[in-house]
Amino acid sequence: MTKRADITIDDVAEAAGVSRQTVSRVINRGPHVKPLVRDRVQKAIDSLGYVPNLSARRMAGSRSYLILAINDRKRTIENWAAGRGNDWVDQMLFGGMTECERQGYHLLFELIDTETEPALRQLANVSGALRPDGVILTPPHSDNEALCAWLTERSIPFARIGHRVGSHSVDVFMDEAGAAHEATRGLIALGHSRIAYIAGAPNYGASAQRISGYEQALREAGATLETSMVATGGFSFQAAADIIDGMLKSSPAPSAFICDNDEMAFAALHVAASHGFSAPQDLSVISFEDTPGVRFSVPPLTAVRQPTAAMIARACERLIAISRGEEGWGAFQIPYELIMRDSTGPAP
Amino acid sequence: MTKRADITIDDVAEAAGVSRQTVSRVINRGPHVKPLVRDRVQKAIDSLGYVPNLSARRMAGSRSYLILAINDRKRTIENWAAGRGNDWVDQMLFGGMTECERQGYHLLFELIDTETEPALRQLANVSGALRPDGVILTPPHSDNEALCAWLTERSIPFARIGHRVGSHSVDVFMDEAGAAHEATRGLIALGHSRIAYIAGAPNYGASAQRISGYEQALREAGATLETSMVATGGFSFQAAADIIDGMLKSSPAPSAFICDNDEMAFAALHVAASHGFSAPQDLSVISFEDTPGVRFSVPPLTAVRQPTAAMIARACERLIAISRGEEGWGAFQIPYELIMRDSTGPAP
DNA sequence: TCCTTAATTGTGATCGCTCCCAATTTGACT
DNA sequence: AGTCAAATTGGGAGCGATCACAATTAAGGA
Repeated sequence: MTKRADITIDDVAEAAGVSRQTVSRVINRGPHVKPLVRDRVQKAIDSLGYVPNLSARRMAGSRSYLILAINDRKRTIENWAAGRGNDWVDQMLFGGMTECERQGYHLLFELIDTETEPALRQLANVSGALRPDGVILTPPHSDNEALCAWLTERSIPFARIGHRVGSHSVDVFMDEAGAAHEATRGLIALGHSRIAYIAGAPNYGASAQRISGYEQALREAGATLETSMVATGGFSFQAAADIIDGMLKSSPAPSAFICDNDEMAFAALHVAASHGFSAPQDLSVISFEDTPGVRFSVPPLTAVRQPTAAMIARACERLIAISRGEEGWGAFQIPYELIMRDSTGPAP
Repeated sequence: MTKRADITIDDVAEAAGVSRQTVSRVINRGPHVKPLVRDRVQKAIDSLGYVPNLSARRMAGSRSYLILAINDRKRTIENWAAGRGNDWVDQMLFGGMTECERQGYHLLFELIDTETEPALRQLANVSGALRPDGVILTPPHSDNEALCAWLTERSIPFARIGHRVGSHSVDVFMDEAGAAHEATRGLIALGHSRIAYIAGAPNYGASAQRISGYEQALREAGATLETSMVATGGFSFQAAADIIDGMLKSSPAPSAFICDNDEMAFAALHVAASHGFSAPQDLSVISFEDTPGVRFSVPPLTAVRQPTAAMIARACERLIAISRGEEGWGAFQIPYELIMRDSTGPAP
């Protein structure tokens, strides 16, 4: 095993015949370096294969070149443990990593608890250890004012995904109400009049927005809002199945279901089949998640595709800009996509 | 915004009335600290909310408390872009993060190219910047000797997932041949005699092992091996569909398919349906992936569940042990699971 | 041509921690 | 009690970069 000393900035400086500081300027694209010198230094960097040590940069400077993405531990672990997977995490990684890499940053992913007290402690720990240049909060943490206050107090830039009220933060969200409105309107246009909405959890912020869009579309169509058509299925197959079963037994039964996630949409298809109904002939189903599996369900699900990757990418981009001292705060709406597949059709 | 100086080890030392070094010993669970002093220091740490700065630790010491997991860029990005997702990534994160967190480490996830030359450059960059205490190589990189040599040369401990030859590395794998053998034997027991194997890619190491297990099971049953029953479907729905279509048109057609991934297994179900066959009555299908979607296909797929999370967790655990100076090298076989669902049944 | 100002380069000091080694205390055993 | 070794503490150097500022060089104008 060859012993090889690591190459430092001083090695490069010596090789290029300049001072350490000049090399640093070249690395950081700083001004005040003659083009001739810059080239010479760059050549030395390349030939020596020099890579700046992030830890040292963080120690000396104010940046860590790290973005920290935070997810809810309970929900994430449950999904993993249940074999349900976390497509959301996968999407986050896609968007976040791609953007970070583009900018010479690195994305770190961590889980913290839902309850404020342990969450705060865990955030303090990971943020204290890593000193990220920015933190991305996803639901439900993006709505946690205590966490946001903690970050604000310490001047750590943060982004809130799925939140659109923020003052001194980066808010990145999609138009949940608009998507639900469009989905509902589409079903109405297909002749559906009894459209049920199966929400995830009562405290799930996006649900409220979606339901308002759903109700608005119904109102615009002159339909009456029936509370019996809106229920909460806990994001789970079984709970949703029970509810949907009840709805299909009522009369008149709904002819269309909008579900907050794929699993509940699958439940709708499944329960409908047990009643002898099949989509899209006898009923229509739209999901609000669009995980990879929906392409292979029977029939493939029509779904609102959440722009998770794009939202995280945007969040990273803004946070990195802020860490560079540029302007970055603001609210950013990312377009969603309603993907028509075969689970929706004309009302029977 | 309150200006708050960060709490350093010296603050703790002062508060506890000891030297910096003693605090360091307490943090690192070093020996040679009186229990009484240890308690006093620990109390100071807790009350001040002190968290050691990872960058500083890395600068001064030899550890970075970072484990780097590396994935193939091309395949990963393609999956993401195609909306196919990367359940594998999700699983890696699950296993890796859980274990790292348990040990006070952090997991970093990065993508590098397939070809050796750029891969080497990218590995040098990320490893130079982050100085991880260990690197996890996943297929196909786990079979790349150039990468392994590079890491060995620099004394960076690494783990190879799905590889079982390694000398100075941590090898973590599952019994691919055994799993294929068990799956095949199961089909034979159900009366199937014409069993096709749809492999992923020609250079996909696991395929070769699985096929050998598959062939062994056939041989043990006294069946003849037909080369026409083994084909490569490129992991893709369409390519696999074409191949399977051809097989089903031949006579006698296979009555069972073992596929290297879920997507190709879905293709089998789909194509079979177009021929008027449906599983499990007319044919059986087994997949070698088990992503979350298989639970909702019709019928739900019987599949070999890859212990991805467990493999990554084990790799992290071993690498962390090594970074602590303990013994860690070796080969570790992680048990797989053959999950019976409804896509397999008696031969027609 | 000389002087002022701007553009370029270089020089410690410093970030927070662990390393190595010396100083001190404690304990065990003559 | 006295000695020697072991256990416990502390002190200073240094990791590899950036920062603030000083020193140098080049450019522009009278």
